[in-house]
This record gives sequence, structure tokens and C-alpha cells, in this order.
Amino acid sequence: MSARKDNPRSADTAGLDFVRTIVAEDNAKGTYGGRVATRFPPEPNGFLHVGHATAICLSFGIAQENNGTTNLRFDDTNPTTEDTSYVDAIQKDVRWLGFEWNNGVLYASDYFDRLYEMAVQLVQDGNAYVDSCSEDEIREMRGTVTTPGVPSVYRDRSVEDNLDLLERMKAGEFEDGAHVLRAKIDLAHPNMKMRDPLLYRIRHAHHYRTGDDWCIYPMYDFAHPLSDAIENITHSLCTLEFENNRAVYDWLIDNVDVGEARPRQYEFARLNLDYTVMSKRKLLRMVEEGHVDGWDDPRMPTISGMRRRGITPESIRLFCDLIGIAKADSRVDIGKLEYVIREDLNQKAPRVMCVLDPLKVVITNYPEGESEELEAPLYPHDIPKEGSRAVPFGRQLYIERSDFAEDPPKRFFRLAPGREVRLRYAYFITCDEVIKDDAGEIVELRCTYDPDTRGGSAPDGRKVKGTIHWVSATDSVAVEVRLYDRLFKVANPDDAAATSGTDFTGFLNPQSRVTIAEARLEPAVADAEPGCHFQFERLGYFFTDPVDSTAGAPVFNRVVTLRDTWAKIAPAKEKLATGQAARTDEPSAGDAPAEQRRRIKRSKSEARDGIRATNPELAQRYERYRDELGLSTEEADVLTGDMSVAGLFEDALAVHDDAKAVANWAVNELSRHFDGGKADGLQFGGAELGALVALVASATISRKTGKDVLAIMVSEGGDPGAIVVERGLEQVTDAAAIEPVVEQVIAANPGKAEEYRAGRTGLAGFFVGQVMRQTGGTADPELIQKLVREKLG
RNA sequence: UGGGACGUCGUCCAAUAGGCAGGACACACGGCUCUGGACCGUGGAAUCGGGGUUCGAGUCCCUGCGUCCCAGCCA
Repeated sequence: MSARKDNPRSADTAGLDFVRTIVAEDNAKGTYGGRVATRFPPEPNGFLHVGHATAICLSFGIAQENNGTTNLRFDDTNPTTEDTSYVDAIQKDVRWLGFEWNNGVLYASDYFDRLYEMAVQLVQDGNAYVDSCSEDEIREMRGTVTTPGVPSVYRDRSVEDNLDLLERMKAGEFEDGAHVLRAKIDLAHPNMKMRDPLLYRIRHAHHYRTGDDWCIYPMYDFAHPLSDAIENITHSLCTLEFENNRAVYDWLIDNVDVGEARPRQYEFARLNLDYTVMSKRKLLRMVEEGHVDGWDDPRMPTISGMRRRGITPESIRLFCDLIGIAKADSRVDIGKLEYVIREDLNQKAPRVMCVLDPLKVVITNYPEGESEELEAPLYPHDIPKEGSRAVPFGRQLYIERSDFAEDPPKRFFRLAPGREVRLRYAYFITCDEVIKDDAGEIVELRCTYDPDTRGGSAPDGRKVKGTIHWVSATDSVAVEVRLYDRLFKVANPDDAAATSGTDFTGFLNPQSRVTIAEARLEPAVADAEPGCHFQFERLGYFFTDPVDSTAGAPVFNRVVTLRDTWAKIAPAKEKLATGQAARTDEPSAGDAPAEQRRRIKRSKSEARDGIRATNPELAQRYERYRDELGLSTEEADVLTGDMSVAGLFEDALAVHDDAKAVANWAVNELSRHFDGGKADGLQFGGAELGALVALVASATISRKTGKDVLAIMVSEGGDPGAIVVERGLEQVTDAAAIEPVVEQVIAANPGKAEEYRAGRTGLAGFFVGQVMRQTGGTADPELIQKLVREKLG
């Protein structure tokens, strides 16, 4: 009925991201016969980071959802930076994230022979040539973004010469840089990537896999699309900065014999995360300059760093789902990462108690030399897991220094002189006396406990506002705890560096790691294995460091703090105690002398102005349309940018002599379908457009139907009158026919009707839309609106 | 600047080919609680600006502004 059915978007794509939408449409259309083959193509010259995780989740995820395949292909075309250790690390990271690739591990370097043959073919077809200019000359002659490049004197070498030279390049007859192989495309192309891109360069270097077999290596622009084709990839997903490279990608697929393969490249926005940096180059510097301990430093946004910190693969995948995928540059709030980590670990991590900054407490009414064991559950009531451990209690305890205040601020529920609090899973205690040293520093609290509150509740029903964690002074063990915090003290280190003209390393957070040498841990988990998660109650989630923990001496990494609503209320000062840096405000970028650069980019209108300046016929029509036909300057402008458009317009006028109406349709509805500003690619002519406008003008069809009919004309051609008759699209203007539909829609949506009557008149659009839908767009919307108002008014 | 892309709550992502601007995080308030956790409830909060087309525009047309990418023999 409507054009919808003929629409390529026949798949249900609601809510899908744009890549999944494309894949669903391809499946619906049968572009690849329902096959989905993606690939993840890291270069083995560094470690994977969270940004890669989003790419991995996307490419592997889409394949999984569509019963497709994903290849892991190392893009190892640059022998000077790549190394086998990275190959191993990357595989480990991908697997750890929970993905398994198809077809074994693949390498671009495995295709070197075939790629070379393809290069030979390009040369034979006259599509590539050997350029013997120096690197500087090539750069010089490439031009700039505003000026075209110029061909090198070698551009027109004969096929024979090129073949000979290429062969000798391969044979190792030349020094590095003596020659390069370039695609022969267009030195004046507005897209810099298309100015005869380099295909091969000479590099007498040892490749970690092919050894010294080759001394010429393919460039990314050449190797990537053709590797995709060799593997018969369908959807090749990469980040936005490769948008310009897509032209080269498509050019190669078109100009090299790749059989049936028709891989297509799609680009999505790369991830930026607050308080960290994400470029491999910068991460490498962090490692090499010793700002962190290595690629797997728990502060690094690398997969290995996150793994060592204790972030689970489930959280990372959840994170990727949470932030989604789109084409807009974005910067994700670090809070989202913290959220997914808590979400996951809340369910998994057993609870134990650890005191990071111990303050001694003596229970004066507890018998000297005695102790007892209390049973404490490992999980809270709302986590469906069983288990408990024994916690020793005695006369001497430690509590968190920040859980005591001599002079408590408002809403401080913890311990203070004369106040009673609950020791988690144990007894109520009351603080009687504060002991200080000569310097006035609090060194000990003397408290009394209420023996009747064993287990944490009072038989007399009295309540305490605060519960604090604690450990036995005599039975707890000293452990090393590392408190990790954001790596940088500003949200956007790159931006801060740029606006201040300094290096990004100047914004490192000196508190990103605070090591506590002797925290006090309850004995039950004193010999925790490496690689285990715990929640230290009231503090956060911790993970036994898999590298530095030794048997019987675990080292704990703080993965993330607990959400802390008290921290928001409390004065920001004492946060150092928990290593949580106060959120530093960013240096305002507004002070920078913002360069007011005038933009002289030509608008479409200006382009058409230029065309009319050299085409008197169009210029004359512009005047005539505006002055004699009474069109607005905007309409006259759009219609006179090309003869095919002006011709179409006038042909339409010959059928339906209402310039204003025809212009309206041509400009607002049809112009978007003009190909390159020309109307001659259309499957119909001006006469059909005129006929369509006439149908609408005579109220034979509604304007909405008119648009549907136009859509059909655009996709299949045809005569509007015939389309209307064929599909029964005549407009219904009879109130008696529409009224029952209106009533039915109102009856079907009593709640909405109520809201409308209550004043939410914006719902009129909803009711009109519903009726339009029910009538297949044939009802007169103005009439519907009138009826809706009457019925609900 | 030539070309390519992108602008929706503070943040990230939606809105079925024009028809109720929605979700999550964050935030605020309240409830519950032996973790100031978790959980539950409530609330504020956005279509970059200006014109136009339409009964109706985030979505279509014109225009202005802003941001990102490209001038490696890196990927």
C-alpha cells in the first residue's frame, strides 16, 4: 500500500545501532546471501585497550548475532614496529574478553605473495606505476588540502618499465626509499588519500614472521582491502579516521580481480574515556618513560591492565553494550565504567573486612586475654549466595581512622565520644575516652561493649545509626593494599595539553596509586589465592594481584570504590585517607584566544550561483522564475542549478500550471533525490511530476499519499495516476467515512484520550497519526484533526 | 582553508522512512537496610541557531555556526 513495502529497509531495525541496521538490511536484501563475515585486524605493535574492546565487541558481536564468522587477522605490514610478543598478548586479550575467532589466526603477511600478484596486475592494467622520486619530492608534489598535486615525471612510465622496476624492487636491487609503487588515480583529487596512494615501499628489514623473504612491504591502504577480499569479508568495521581511506578501499576492490568478494567498509566513532588517554603512541610513552610499571599496570586502560586490576571481562562487555556505537565523536564518563564493574562484582565478590588506616580500640570491659569467634556471612541478604566465615573478636581491635570523629560534623553517623555504633557482625560499642600522644594525635580509643548485642542487635530494641567495619588487633594480618585511582587529574588530558601548550604527561594524577604497606585484614582470607575478588565492606572491590601476590601474602588491588554518598556530603578534605582524589575542575578552555577563523566554504547555493554565472540560460531562468512565476529566491535558486532540473520543472508546469505548487514539490520533496544536483538520473520526467502535483491539488490524493507515490516513482518509475488507481490510494474526504476510524482509535487508547482532555494536546499528533496509519494515509489529515478535536474537546 | 564526517538531557545511546522526544549512567529528594553498598520510589534535565515546506518537523528543503578526520614510504 504505502511505499514502505518497497523500501529496502524491510528488516526490523528499531533500536539497532547503525552498523547492525546495515547488516540487517543486507540480510533482508540478500546482499551476501545472508552471510556475515567480519574481521578484527590489530597491528601487532602494542597492547589492546578498551577502545579496541568496543571494536572487538562490535565485530565479534555482530557475527555472533547473525551466525556469521569473525577472523582475527594481524595487520603486520610494517616490519619495523611489529613483534611476536604483541601477537601473543593480543590473542590472550581477545580470548579473555570472551571471544573466539574462526579460521585460525590469520596474518596479512601470509598474503604477501598474492598481494604482490595483485600489484603486478595493477601495473599490467596501467593502474599503478613505480615512482622514483624521493620521499620529500613525493610529499611536495602531493599538493596540500587546498592545492592540487602534480604528477611526477615517472608517472607515465611504460608498463614494461614498471614491471621490470617492480620486479627488481622485490629482488632487492635498490636501497630503501629509491622507489615506491603507487596507484595511478588522480593527483588533483580533492580527497588527499586518492592522490596516487603508495602501495609498496622498500624496507630492507627483518619481518618477525617472513624473516628476510621480502624487502618490499605493502602499505595499509593496499593490504587491508585486499586482505578483506581474500578472506571474503562482508562488513569491514573500522574507526572514523579511516573514512577518507574508504575511497581507496573501494577503488582497489573495483580495480583488482578479487572474484566475487565485495567487502564494504563502515566506520564508527572510536572510544574516548575520561581521565585517561587512548592512543597506542601515548600508552607506549607511558610505559617507556616509566609513568606506569608496564602495559599491564592496573592504571592503564589496556585490556591487560584492566585484567590485572581486577575488572572482569563481563564488565567490559557490559560497558560496551552500555555506551553503544555511533558515528558522533564522544567522550564517555568514567562513571559508566565504574558502574558496570560494581554491577558485576556486587553479585560475585564475597564480603570481608579490612582496615586500611587502623586506629586502635580497646574494649575496656572485655576480659583480658580472652577472645571469641563470630560467624559472619560472606554475602549480604540480597545476594543469593551462601557461605560464611569465622571472625575473631577480642579486647583489642582496629577500626578505620576515618570512622571516628572527635568533633563529628552534622549527619556523621559513625563513632564519636559518647556515641554508640555497631561493629559489623559483632557488638555495639560506645566510645568513652580518646587517648592522644604528645603531638595531639589520636592513638587509641577506649570503649565499652554491650555483651547483650552479640551478633549485632540489641534485645531492648534500641537502634544505632552507624555500622562500621573492624578487625581484631591480635588476629588480623598485615597486607599490602594498592589503591588505584584515575590516571590523570583532568578529564581530557589531550585537550588540556593542547590548550596549555604542554605535554599530556603533565596532567598525570600523582595519587593514581597509593600503596598501603600494612593494612589489617581479617584472618579468614589471609591466604587468598592470586586472582580473587573480594569486597572489603564499606570500602570497595579488591582483587588479589595476579603478579605480585605470593603464597600466603596476597597483595590487593582496589578495583573500584563503593558508591559513596557520604563522600558527597562530607567535606572534601579527608578523602585522601581513601586515596580518592577530589574531582579537579578542568582548566577552562574558554580563556584561550579562540581563533575567529572565517569560513568561506561554498554553500550549495553559492555553487549554483557560480554555475549560473557561466550559464546565461540558467541565469535568465532564475530571473524569470522569481520575477514572473513568483517563486521565492530560494526556490528559483534550487531549480536553476542545472539544466536537467530546470527542464524537469518546466515540463511539469506544462502539465500542471501552478508554479508555486510544482516548485514546492520539486524543492522540498524531490530535490533530495537529485544525483549530483542533476535530475536526469530519475526514472520519470517532468510530466509525471506535474501529474502528481495535479493529483494533490485536485484533492484526489492527500499530500501524504503524494509523498508515498513520489517515493514509488523514484524507486520504480511509473505514472502517478496509474499508481494511485492500482493501489487504491484516493483520498478520503468524507467525514462520515473517517469518523468511525477516529472513534475507534480514541476507544482503543482511553488513557491517551484522558491525557489529551487533561491538557496534553500534543497528543493530537498521535491520534492523527494513528488514523492516518489505519487509513493507509488516504484520509484527509485536516479533517481528521478537526474530528479529533471535536471528539476529545 | 579543498574534501570527508558529525551536532538530541551533564554523559552515552534511542526515536519503526514526518505522528506521544525515550532509556541508561550521573544528579537531587524520599523509602528500606547490620555495608552511608545493594534494592525500591519520585523528580529535574535535551533536538546547535535562523528561515521554509507540512494539519504536524529531531527527521524533509535553504542557510548560518560549531566539532572531528585527511597533506607518513604508520595503521
